[in-house]
Amino acid sequence: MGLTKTKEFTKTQNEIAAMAKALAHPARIAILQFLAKQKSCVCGDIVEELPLAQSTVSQHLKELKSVGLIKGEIEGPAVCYCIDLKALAKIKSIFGELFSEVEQNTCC
Amino acid sequence: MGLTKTKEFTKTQNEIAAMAKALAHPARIAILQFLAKQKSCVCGDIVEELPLAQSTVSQHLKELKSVGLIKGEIEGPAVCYCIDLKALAKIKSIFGELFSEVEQNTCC
DNA sequence: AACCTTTATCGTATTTTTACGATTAATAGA
DNA sequence: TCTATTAATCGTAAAAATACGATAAAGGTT
Repeated sequence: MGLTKTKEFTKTQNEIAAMAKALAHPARIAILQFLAKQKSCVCGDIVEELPLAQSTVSQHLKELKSVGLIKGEIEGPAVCYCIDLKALAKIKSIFGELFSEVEQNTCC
Repeated sequence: MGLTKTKEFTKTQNEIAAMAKALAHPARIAILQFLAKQKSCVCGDIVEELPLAQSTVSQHLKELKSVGLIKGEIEGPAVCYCIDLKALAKIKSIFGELFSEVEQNTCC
């Protein structure tokens, strides 16, 4: 993101931005959509689905995990990634709040 | 964003990611919130409100404009920036669709 | 134990983002 | 016209994001 003056903004503003950042790459959108529609959620299957190297997919998974959107469970040698529905609900409400706030547009 | 393999993903995935990227900085969230609650929407007032240099704010405004979230109208020597409610509605529906899609989580 | 499979991490190159000061452009007013 | 105000753009430095190959780690299997 380059240098960002995080401390100069409110907690909420930073939180919304962090959530948005997690969604700010097509590969991560693709991962979420794949996890939603697929019964399998093994990391290897995600790697096969995406046009990216294994290490790159792993990085994207890490970012989604960092905001809590997905969680990984170790299953033998593999890892099963799942969407965290609680985190999803939180994101939904955070964005919903922002959108309805912005909708009360009084200027112009 | 670094190098991104845009062409390898669907149009929708890229579109969602682009919208999210526009929201992926606290300064841009602050701008939207300011425009929502303030009667004034003159660029200079936004610059005063934010802890950033004028040129930096101008860059953030440009990014918000690039996804259509705001539009600028020249008023004499100043520019009045306003939220585009139509674009906002589109973003709302795009994110809403994604969230409800992801909510149908079948795995795990 | 030796080996294979699977995933995370490391190192690194490239590109993009963020930020600022300086300059330019455009409009209003004296 | 000259000047002041306002905002966009340019140039640039620093930091973060993206991507990949190589390596490490962790768990099964033979």
